[in-house]
Amino acid sequence: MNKKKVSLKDIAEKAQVSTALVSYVLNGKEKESRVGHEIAVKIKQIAKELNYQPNYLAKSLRSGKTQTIGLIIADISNPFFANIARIVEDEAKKNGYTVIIGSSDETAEKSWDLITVFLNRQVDGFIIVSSENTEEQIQYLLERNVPFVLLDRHFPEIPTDFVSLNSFKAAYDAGSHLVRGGYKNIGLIAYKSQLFHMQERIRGYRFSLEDNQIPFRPEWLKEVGFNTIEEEIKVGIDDMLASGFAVDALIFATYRLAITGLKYINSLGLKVPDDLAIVSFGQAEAFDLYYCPITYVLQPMEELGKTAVEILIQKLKKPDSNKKQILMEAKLMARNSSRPKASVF
Amino acid sequence: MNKKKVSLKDIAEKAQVSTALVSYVLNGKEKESRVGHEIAVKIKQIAKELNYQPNYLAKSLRSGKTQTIGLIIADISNPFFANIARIVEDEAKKNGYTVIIGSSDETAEKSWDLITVFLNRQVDGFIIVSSENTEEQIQYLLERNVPFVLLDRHFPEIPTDFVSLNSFKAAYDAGSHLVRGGYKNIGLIAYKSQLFHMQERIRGYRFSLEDNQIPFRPEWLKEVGFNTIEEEIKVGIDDMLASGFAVDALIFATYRLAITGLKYINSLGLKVPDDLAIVSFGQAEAFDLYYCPITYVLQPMEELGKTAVEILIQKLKKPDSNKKQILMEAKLMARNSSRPKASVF
DNA sequence: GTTTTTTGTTTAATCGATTAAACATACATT
DNA sequence: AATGTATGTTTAATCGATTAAACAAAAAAC
Repeated sequence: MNKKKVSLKDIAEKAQVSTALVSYVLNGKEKESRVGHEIAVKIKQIAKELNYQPNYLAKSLRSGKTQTIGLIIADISNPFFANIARIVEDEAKKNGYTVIIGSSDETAEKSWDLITVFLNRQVDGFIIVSSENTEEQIQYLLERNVPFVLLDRHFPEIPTDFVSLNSFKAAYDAGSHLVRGGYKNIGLIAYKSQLFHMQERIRGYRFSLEDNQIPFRPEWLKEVGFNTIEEEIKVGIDDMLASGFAVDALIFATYRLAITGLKYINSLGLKVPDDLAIVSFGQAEAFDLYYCPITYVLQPMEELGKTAVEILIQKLKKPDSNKKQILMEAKLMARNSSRPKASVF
Repeated sequence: MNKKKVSLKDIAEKAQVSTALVSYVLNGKEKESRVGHEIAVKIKQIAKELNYQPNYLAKSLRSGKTQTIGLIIADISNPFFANIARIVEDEAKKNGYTVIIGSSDETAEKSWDLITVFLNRQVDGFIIVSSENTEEQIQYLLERNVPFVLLDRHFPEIPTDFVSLNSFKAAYDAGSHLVRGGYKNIGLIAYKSQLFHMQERIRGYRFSLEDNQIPFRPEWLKEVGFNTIEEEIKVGIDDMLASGFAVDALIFATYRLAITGLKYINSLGLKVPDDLAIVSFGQAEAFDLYYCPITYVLQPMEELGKTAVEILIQKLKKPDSNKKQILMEAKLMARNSSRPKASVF
């Protein structure tokens, strides 16, 4: 990068004034700082001539504000998070902020790394999709008074701002929908995770059975590890099908679980929904394209992302405002993969 | 962010030495700067105690290096770019760099915006997936001597570093594969774009026909606008099928085109591959999950992304090294959607 | 016992901007 | 004429680190 950048000083020299005046003029403070009109015009002209671009590092160092938001998600290559990232990017840009994105791979270590790196880079605040066992990280941010908003997941026992989904309700709706369609043996494949939103999905599912007088059977619930989903899903599905109470419908607690599960279901030659009805969380092109369009829980992504940014920016302006805690409602999009059983009619 | 950050000065005061010593010690320059051993130990200890984290803004302002890479892609919510972004993120992190991502939506304006914003933020270099009509932006970067590498797309007439795909060969292979399978009327749906990689895909497709003595028919080639793909693809496919030489096979030049096209093909009730064989660029879960797995052109994403980062970092170290221009080969992954016509056997 | 060298540490400029405070005129008021 | 008030501009400190150069004291050389 030669052709050295023009600085305030360069303009000042050319205009034969001090850098202070240049700074005032270029920041629109001519009035307050009562800069002479002719000089102001001259400065503006020279700035344009030299195509002056302020150095944000210097600005930030001085002001303590970088106009940068750190976004921590599980994995940018996962469409769900990529979607969110895009929404956050756009909304942040509208407000003059730039976003740095980091993928935690659902691990607490990487999440710590990212928080540290981002803090060193002086981000003004964070939007975080929390991984398991990151409570201490959240506490750390709270203690240090770093502005942040949790997105999609939150810790009910820690008082923070957050925007997430009413997972209980969403799962409850998914289960009830299947029951109404005449399905009796309904399974759930979720992640083995203590994260609240995952536990809520499980709880919602179980409540939907309970409320419909369907006794829950342990073999209907499979919790798979993040790093072993392929194998565990296979075993899990085999198990669910082999059981004395073989499932006739299956709920997937996330998009990735569904994709992996469906591949296996395809390979088994099972027909959806006749052999097995399907409902999944998260939307995706793959669901539309499937031979039998997949019923899914539509999360209000746009709203989730936008609101998170809004709350954060609000917080950056007024650090001591009240905590905003928002649970948004999902909407069940019924498609063919969970159509009512023929026998019902 | 109260609990004010600890700075070099804080450590210096506590250790009763000047900031210079602290800086030397914490940067591992004890030896060169012959700092007293006891003092060094003391400084390190205090730094740890106070959990000192250097301020990168200050560091960067001084050094002129931000250890930040600007990545400009078309859209982070597109799985293809999300994938690349993840690879770039990881590779950059390995080398101590942070990535800022921006989505251009294939427009020259947004691309300019991003370049300007990122330059103001003093990124050390760029990795760019160029949009149409951004040649002047590339020239600008060249003139200003800003290090950058083009990824996935390049301008043959501008001498830059780049890493992209041999699109001609990939498209030629796709076409030849279909011809070998007994398909005679092969269509291509591409973007209406002067971008080289797109033109190369078209050229490769046409050459594959030509080389196999299949006379090309204009109605087999549809070029659709970025912002109107839904409608144009519908019309295009209708047109191709209505033609006197109705297509029996279709190549999609990108992932997004394929997804959109397949939805429409589904809605028409066409059976793949019996009614219409399919080959597409770009891989995706949706292709695996489709009732008839889609044949696709496998791009070496990992290599593309990694190499781009490597070249850029190399360039950052040695700004005047020779331009690296790399064309990688794709691999056709034959699946059921393009299985040889029954009549062939 | 000087002079030189080595060792250890501080000083101060610098990166590029912002901004309170000081300074210098011109103009108005009494 | 003396004082007060606008108006316009500069000075210099500051943000947090880096680093060449200056300095001081101890050790080695002659």
